Amino acid sequence: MPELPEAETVRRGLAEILAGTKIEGLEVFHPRTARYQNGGSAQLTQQLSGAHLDAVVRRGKFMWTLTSNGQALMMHLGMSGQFRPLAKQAGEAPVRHERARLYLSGGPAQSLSFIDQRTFGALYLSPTANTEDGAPAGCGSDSLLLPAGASHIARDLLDPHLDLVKVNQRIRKSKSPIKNVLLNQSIISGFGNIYADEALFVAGVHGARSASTLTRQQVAQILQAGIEIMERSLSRGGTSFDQLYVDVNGSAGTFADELLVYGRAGQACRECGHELSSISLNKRSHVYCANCQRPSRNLK
DNA sequence: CGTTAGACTCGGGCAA
DNA sequence: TCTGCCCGAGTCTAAA
Repeated sequence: MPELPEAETVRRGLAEILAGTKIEGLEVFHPRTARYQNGGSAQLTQQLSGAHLDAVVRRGKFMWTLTSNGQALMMHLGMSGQFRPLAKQAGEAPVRHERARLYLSGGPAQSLSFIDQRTFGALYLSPTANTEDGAPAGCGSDSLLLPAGASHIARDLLDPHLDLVKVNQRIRKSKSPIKNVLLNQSIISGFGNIYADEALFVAGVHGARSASTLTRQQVAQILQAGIEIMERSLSRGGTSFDQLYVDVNGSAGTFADELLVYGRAGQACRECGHELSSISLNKRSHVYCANCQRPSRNLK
């Protein structure tokens, strides 16, 4: 599922395909893909046609490119979104699950298909404003222009302008389970269910523990683990469990075989051999080792 | 304001 | 073999 490493892998591929190109046309095959767009598919098509595209930028799981009409084209993968340059001609029937298609000039690809089985992904235009901290809005460009559609998204763990000290404090102000806080994209962005579970395991912290009961050092360990795991995953193209996540070339990431807890409930802990447990937190599964991650106190 | 539950979607997996 | 229910992902919206 696309979390930060997967989104960054896609961003790098998209940057080569989109940066510096002109959108000659656009087709939207499924209205849900444009559900966040004012005026829906028709307005998205009308406003994007003829637009020139800048670099592809990412903050957390949110991606966008600045357009020559002064807005940002938001591109979110949701849980199953894929961008593929399939060299389609205008009017050609959509492939299975193809929700939208851009026609491009001035770049290496003549078309770019957005394929999204579950339709949690989205394409829409958003106005922009300079970042409040005066630093670049995200990874991929030096521009300060941050889309309104991503203004509620915190900087992510691979962002050099992230203030780790402030994030640490913010996390410890919450009484919610630490796992839920890690998934809150307005506090720290980029985590999804996979990397949150992995980081908590490495730090030896049970996900149900109230964030406010953790020490500064424990939270720092969780964040540091998140950085290292996401960097390692990124170097392997991310995590693919099924064909729902692939890069722009259709290739799967290979990090799944390095996962320590996610998807391994009932199997042996790779650290101590104890059988891994699973509980539900906020309707999301949390896999952990009851021996390495103590619910009340961290003894590791 | 912080927090939580519900809604959305659909194919794989499993139960009946 | 066929039917049908449940699960799970990320994010937005509504609500207490």
